[in-house]
Amino acid sequence: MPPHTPSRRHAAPPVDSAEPADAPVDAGALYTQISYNARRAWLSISALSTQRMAVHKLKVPEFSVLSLVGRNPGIISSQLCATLDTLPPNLAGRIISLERRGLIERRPHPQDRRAMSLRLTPEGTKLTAQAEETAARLEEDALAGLTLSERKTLICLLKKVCS
Amino acid sequence: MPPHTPSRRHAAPPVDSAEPADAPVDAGALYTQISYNARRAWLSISALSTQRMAVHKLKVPEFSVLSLVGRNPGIISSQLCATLDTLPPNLAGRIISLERRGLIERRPHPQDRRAMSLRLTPEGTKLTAQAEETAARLEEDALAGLTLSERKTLICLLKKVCS
DNA sequence: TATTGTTATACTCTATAACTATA
DNA sequence: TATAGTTATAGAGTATAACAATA
Repeated sequence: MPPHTPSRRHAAPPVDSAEPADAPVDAGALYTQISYNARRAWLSISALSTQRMAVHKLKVPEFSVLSLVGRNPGIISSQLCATLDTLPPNLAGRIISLERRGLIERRPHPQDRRAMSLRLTPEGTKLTAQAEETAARLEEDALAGLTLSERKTLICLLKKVCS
Repeated sequence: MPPHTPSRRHAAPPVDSAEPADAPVDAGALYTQISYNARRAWLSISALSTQRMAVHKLKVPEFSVLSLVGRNPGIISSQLCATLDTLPPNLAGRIISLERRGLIERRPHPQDRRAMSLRLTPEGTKLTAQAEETAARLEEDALAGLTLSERKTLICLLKKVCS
């Protein structure tokens, strides 16, 4: 393991006294770890997303479903699951809930009678359009500290991590 | 909202038929959104972290606590909470669990009798050292698709998102 | 036999309220 | 009055198993 933090444990000798409450915490290797930083970044973005989507009475995963169904009329659950990294049992409830609210519609799939094809209702289309504008503003605000070039780089690198 | 996806809804006319099951899903703006990509990246890393830390019978948040306590002997819970973005009630159980396993030790804080100062036991020190090696290998594997330069850039940009 | 979708269920993580002891 | 820590509890999010209907 050549790069980062070269095992500098006990750089200062371990004094047997408590930390002063105002001393900065040495997060050590944690600060340079993708796991730690990805979690904190996601928490930060997630909190903002949740807050903004609540204006439309939508949870973040619900918005994701609406956005995907809107762009892919006739899409089926298994495709949503793959795209959203969600398990079928956890998606089922969301779809039913969105259907009950009159935002999406389920029809039998013409080629595969096991599946249900999904599409937005007129009301769902309207709400999704509004929520997508919210999402665009959210994006702008969440990444306010980054230049346009940095934003593109970040998205690109995050995609590489997933693959 | 000047940059990304300039409202290209219905670029193709909405055909009233179901999606063929093998057609690629158009994730639209989702694919360029930090929220979507940060979640997927974090899920990917999180799954790997959980798997690797299980070898030491540790959960990821438990490793974070051990690592911080190891580098900051005498640290108190509120400092851990701030560093780890965790609420006090959710940290309490973890600390008690780690104490029961004989990995950390709680002593009354010399200057503040409300607080408990934390430190690793000899056994905790040994396990933490092993887990930190695991974490370093994990880092290497999770970011295998990125160059060293890209890794540094990614961490740097993630930090900017949080602030 | 494999896949789609559903129900039931459990486990983890996260969030809020209420309490104590101390600063 | 504010803070450190704890308990209890509620709510999301995520996970597995089992099942029916269809491919």
